[in-house]
Amino acid sequence: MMQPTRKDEIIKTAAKLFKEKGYSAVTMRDLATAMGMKAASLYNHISSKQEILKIIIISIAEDFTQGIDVIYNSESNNLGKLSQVIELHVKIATNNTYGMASLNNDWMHLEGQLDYYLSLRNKYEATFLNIIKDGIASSEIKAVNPEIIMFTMLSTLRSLFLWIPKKEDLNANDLANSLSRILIQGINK
Amino acid sequence: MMQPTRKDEIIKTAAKLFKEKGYSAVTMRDLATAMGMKAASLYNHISSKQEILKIIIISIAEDFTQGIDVIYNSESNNLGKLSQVIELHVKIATNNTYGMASLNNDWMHLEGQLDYYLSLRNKYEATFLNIIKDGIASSEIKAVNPEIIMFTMLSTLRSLFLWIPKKEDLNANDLANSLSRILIQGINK
DNA sequence: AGAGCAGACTAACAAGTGTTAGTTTTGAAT
DNA sequence: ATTCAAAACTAACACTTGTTAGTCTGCTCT
Repeated sequence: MMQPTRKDEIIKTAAKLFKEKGYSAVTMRDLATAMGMKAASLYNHISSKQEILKIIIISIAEDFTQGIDVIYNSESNNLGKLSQVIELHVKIATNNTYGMASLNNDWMHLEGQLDYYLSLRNKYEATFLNIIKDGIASSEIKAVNPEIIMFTMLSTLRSLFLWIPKKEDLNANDLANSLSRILIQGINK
Repeated sequence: MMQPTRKDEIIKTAAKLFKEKGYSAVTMRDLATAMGMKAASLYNHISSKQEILKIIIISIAEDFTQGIDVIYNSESNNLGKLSQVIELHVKIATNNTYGMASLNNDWMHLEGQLDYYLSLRNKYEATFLNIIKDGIASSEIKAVNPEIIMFTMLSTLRSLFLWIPKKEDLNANDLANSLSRILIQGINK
C-alpha cells in the first residue's frame, strides 16, 4: 500500500461529502473547507469537480463488472455463484462505503463518461440475470420472474453502503452469510 | 377526484424532475421550462423550492407511518403482516413513483421538516422491526438478526420506484405476490 | 546558501442561483 | 362591456457557483 497522495485524500473527502448531500449539493468550497484549504487550491490536484465524480464512480463500476465476470465463469453451481456475488458486493461496499453512494445516486451527473458507465451497468445486470436464468433452468432456483429475483437481490446489495457504517460490530463474512441465508433460503421457518 | 390545481401540477412536475436529477440539480428555471412558464411565475403558486420538497416528502412519509400502524394493529399473524407491508409499499410506489425518489434520495435537503421526517422514519422502522421480532418470537420467522431481515426487505421495497416504471406490464398484485414469495420463501427450490 | 517546485494562497471572472417587485395578460362572472 | 382576480410576464436583486491567473511559502536536494 502506497501512502495516499493529496489527490487521493481529496477524492476520499469528496466521496464522503457526496454521500451526505449528493454531488450537486456539495460545492468546491465545501470540499475545500473539509480539506482545510481554499477552493482554488484544489485545482493544483484535480482538473474539475466532474473529474472527481468520474474517478469515484468508474473505478467501482469496473470492479463490479470485472468481479461478476470472474464469478460467472467459475465452476460453482448457480446458487454458489449468487453467494459469491453477495460476497463481492459486501466486499466492495465495505472497502468503499462513500463511493458506493455516488455510484448509486450520482451516476446521472457523469458528463463525459455517462455512456461508458451505463454500458458497464448493463453488462453487469445482464450477467447477473444470466446466472439466475441458468439457475432456474437447472432447477436450483424457483421459477419466479428472474428479473424480480434480480431486482430483489440487487436492491438489497446496492443499499449495503447505507447500513454497513451503522453495524460496525458486524464483520464482512457474517454479513455476507446472513444475506445469503435470507436472500436464498427466505425468512420463513 | 378533484381536478388538479396548478400547484398540484407544479409539484408533480417537480417530483418528476427531482427523480431524474435530484433536488439540488433541478433549478427553478428547469421546473418553469418543464411547466411552460417563466421561473418567477412559479411563485404565484408556491412559496419556495423548499416548500415543494416538503410537500412531496412529508405526505408520503406520513402515508407509510400511518399504513404500517394499521397493519401492526391488525389481526394477522406476523408473516401476514409482512405481506401487507409489501403490499403497502407496492401500492404507494405505484401511485407515486416520482415522489418516492425524493423520499429516498433528497430527504436530507429538507430544512424545516428534517427532524419531523426523521421521527416518522424512525417510528416506521421501529414498527417494522417489531413485526419481525414478534415473528421470530412466535417461530414464524427464522432466528436471523432481525435488523438484517428488515434491511433486506426495506432495501428492496424502497427501491421499487426504480423498477416499477420499467415493468408496466406487471400489475401491482402480481408484483406484490412475487415479492412476498421471494422475500419470505426465498429463491431456492 | 541557493535553486526549484509542489502546493498553498488572494483576487477575480462569468454564469447561474432562488427569489422579489411591479406590470400586463387572460378569462370568467357580473 | 366592465370588473376583478388568477396567473402569466419582465427586470432585477444579492448571492453562490466552478474555475482561472498570478503570487507567495516552505521543503528538499544540491
